[in-house]
Amino acid sequence: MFKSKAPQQRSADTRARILTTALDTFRSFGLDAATMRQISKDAGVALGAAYYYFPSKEAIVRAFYERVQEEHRQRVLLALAGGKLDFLARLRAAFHAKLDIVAGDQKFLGTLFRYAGEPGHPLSPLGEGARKVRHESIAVFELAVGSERLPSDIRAFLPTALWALHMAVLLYFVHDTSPGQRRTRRLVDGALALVVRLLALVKFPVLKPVRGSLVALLQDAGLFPEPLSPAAVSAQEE
Amino acid sequence: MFKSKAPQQRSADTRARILTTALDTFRSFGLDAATMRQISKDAGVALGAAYYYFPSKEAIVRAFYERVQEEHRQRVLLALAGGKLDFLARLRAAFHAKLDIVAGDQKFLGTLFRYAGEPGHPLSPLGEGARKVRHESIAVFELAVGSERLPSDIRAFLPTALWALHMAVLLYFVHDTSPGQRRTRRLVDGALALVVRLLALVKFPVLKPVRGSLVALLQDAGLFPEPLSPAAVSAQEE
DNA sequence: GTCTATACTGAGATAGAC
DNA sequence: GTCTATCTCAGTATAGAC
Repeated sequence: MFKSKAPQQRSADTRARILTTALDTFRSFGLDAATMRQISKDAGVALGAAYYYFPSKEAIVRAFYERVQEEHRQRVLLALAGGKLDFLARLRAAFHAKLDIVAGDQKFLGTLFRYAGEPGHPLSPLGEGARKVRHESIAVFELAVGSERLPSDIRAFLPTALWALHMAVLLYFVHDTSPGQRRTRRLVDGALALVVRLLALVKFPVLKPVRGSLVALLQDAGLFPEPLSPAAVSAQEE
Repeated sequence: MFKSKAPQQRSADTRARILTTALDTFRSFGLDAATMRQISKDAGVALGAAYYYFPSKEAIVRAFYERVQEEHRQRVLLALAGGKLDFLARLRAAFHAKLDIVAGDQKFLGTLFRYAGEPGHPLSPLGEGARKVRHESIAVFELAVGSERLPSDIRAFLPTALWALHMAVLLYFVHDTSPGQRRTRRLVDGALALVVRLLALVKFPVLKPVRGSLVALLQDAGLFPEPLSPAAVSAQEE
């Protein structure tokens, strides 16, 4: 005789239910208003159960990050699959895919930036804790750049630069009160068109010295390309 | 007969003591670790007294913003006083003055960004609540630009753009672990030199169309120049 | 292993006595 | 103006039922 459901299945269900409920509540009310008590109540479990599956609220947020990141990768891969898109179209696909994913999460997304200024915090998108997911995100933009013909110095830091731009876009998105966040969409289209034009211009000899200075500046700052390990940065520090 | 000190004086003293203690504690431990209990204890008053002078912890932070802003204005005015500095030197003065002021406040400053993604929050540097102090800050960069000869479209949004750059620099500063945050200083020097070179380049006809696109993009986004009233933005929204 | 019930700690904030 | 006592409510810890 077997039980109607295996124990692990029931457990996984509970976990999933808590996560889904939590994300819904985050989306509706923001991170602070969504208390663990409210989440567990809505999920139909006791407070302790929520903490059994997620050691902290922060762990749920991390699960959200990872879910978004994986979704983004999938969508971009799908969009690029035909191989028929030009450079601009590929970049647009990457940016708009991200916006599609987070479309309903304006309020919640705002809290993504909450920890941006706290390097040590595990949820800081710029900190150590998020290095892995950040690299995965940068890798998606690298996919979008693809085999586009570009000067090697530009190619080296472009994916990270695009990731940074996309972060800025998300910040704008969070503040965008236009219906359906249409302004953010327009901003993306305008900005990416400009990026592509600038990348074309940057090949001309007139701009060579400026380009060199820019690349040197970013490298000196340790910003681009994002180092794979923290040691790479520390080593540069005087 | 008079008391040795007028009551208002004593009150002002207490207020100042609480504020100073609070800022010290914020600086040393960050915003969260600095509890109102700890602050009032260190200031030698009861918890209730702290709340008598500052309706909330947030009010103390706002007082910090205002203090930094006023200090920045003073220092930049002083630096520009002779009228002998060239464009680059003036920009450098403005940026470095800010860094001098916040030199010891890395940890605390990080929390400035905490509310950046929450438009409605009174402490969000990008939100309504900070509009006044933000404009004052932009005005300081306008002082630094001074009467430099620039195309009118560039002139219109340059102060806001410099303010945005300075915010980015502060974000970098918060993450900068190099001794004395020397890397941030180098970044500022490099970035401003580049800005000045680009502003010189931008006059050439080759770049005219790109410049036009950029300005149009920023204006469409409602970002530059920063509107004096929120109505100006809403009106643009479709 | 999964989950409930309940209690604990410490935060910001407030009320009212003095 | 200032203090003490208290409130509310967050995350957290844990004992033990199943």
